[in-house]
Amino acid sequence: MYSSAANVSERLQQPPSLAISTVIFALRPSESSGRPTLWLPLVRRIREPFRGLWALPGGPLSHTESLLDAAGRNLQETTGLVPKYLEQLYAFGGLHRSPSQRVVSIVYWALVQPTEAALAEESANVRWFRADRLGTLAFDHNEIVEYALWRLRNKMEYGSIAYHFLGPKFTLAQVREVYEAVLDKSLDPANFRRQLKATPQIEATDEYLQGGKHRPPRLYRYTGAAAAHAVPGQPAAGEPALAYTFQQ
Amino acid sequence: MYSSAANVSERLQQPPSLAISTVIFALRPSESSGRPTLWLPLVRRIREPFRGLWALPGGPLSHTESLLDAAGRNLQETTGLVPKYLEQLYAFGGLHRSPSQRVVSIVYWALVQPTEAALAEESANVRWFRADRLGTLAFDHNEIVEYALWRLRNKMEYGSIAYHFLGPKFTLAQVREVYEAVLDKSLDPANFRRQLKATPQIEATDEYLQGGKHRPPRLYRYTGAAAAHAVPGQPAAGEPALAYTFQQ
DNA sequence: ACAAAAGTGTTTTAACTACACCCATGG
DNA sequence: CCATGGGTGTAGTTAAAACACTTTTGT
Repeated sequence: MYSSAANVSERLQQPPSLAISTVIFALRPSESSGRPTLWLPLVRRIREPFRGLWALPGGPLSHTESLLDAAGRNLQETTGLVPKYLEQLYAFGGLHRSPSQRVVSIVYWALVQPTEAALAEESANVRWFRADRLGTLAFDHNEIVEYALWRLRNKMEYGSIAYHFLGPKFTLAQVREVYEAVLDKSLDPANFRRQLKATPQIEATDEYLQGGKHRPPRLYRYTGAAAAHAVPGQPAAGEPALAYTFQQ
Repeated sequence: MYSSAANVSERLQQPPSLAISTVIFALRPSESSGRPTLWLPLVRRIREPFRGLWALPGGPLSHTESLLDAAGRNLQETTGLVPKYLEQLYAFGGLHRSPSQRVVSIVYWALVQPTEAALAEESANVRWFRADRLGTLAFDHNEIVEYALWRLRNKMEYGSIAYHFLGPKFTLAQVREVYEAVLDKSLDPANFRRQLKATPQIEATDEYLQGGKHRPPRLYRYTGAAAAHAVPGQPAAGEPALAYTFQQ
């Protein structure tokens, strides 16, 4: 049934191969200003095509795991990170994304906390880059990151997404810094704090952040859209549970 | 190299197969009230699994076409429709979507005009259904339609999507009817018309719709987010060109 | 002339912006 | 006591909701 010749034509007729990739965002202090900025980890390709170039972490889809599980596992394997937020971004299936074979990539995007991001092992083949200074990446990964950035900013503008960058307790100024870093514009502290205090999911604790140079700010807690590990999160504003959130 | 035994295990180890499906929305007059309501075409399955049940139109992904092209072609083949708007919805890749084999479906959603929708051939195996009265569909297609409805309503609320349901010229009341049908609530005609007149993409023509029972309303034209056939559309509000629009 | 939809005006309400100001803490 | 970020107050602007009203057509 499988002659050698049939084998070759079979390979040409093969359906596109399926891959999973992830765009991982974290806030890290800028080297220059020290203010938080957007970073993401990339892996260096050790094989053709695009050997030596940096690329999004990813890999093939095992036939025993869902798309989300595959993205989470892959991310864990390549960077050691466990994301607090993980959602499907888009399926990229252009004909010439990879020079050798046809590849359809289902791309996820993730948010991780800076404490986790600090733990992420950096090596010769895994390195963090500022999202606005990536250089040329392998495949169509520059466009993918651009789209992920657009989605992130979009969700940020009317959403409850910012808290996934932060730990369980945070000051309102920290939330503002997240917004300022992602949207790349400064916001009025007074008005911003009023907006946050008007959202019921943000609740004040009786703790204050000590150790700063000035008046210690109050710590707050986010009580929405968080669920146990690997359990569908509470959808925000009627959104179906296709995005998943993880406790801490 | 391919013994019969290896062949069997090979099939079990096979990567998930890839399929394309499309949720097609159109407005058609309700049988009872005559007001426009949301409808979508389904195809009856003639094979197992789920033989006899209704399902979203779809099919395999040819290796010579992009995901968008595959969705457009498939839609054309099964319903004869050429959509005015076609955008990727989501990639569904749960483990048990299909009882026999693992299938990853990349689902698109489309909007078509009622004139086109009327042309769509109905047959024993293709029929239009009201979006809110579908019954039980094959696979996870009920959930997919639910998600598509959510996305449609979401995009409608802050978007320039409604016009893709309509022809090149329309009255402001017709736009309002689109909103009312999709969002399933009535809107104040006065305020709605003011909002539309404030959007620069909607431009008045000097024509009026004749033949009505009352004062003839002015016809308007939509001048945004339309491009030549098979050419990336003008992104709305900074959105990347991952959705495609087609002239008329 | 009358019904009904097209189209306009006006008042009220809510939300956001800008910015002045007070508070608490480390140095 | 002063610099600085934390935190509050308040007037001005803008957008939307509610609804009364006028206009224009077919019958």
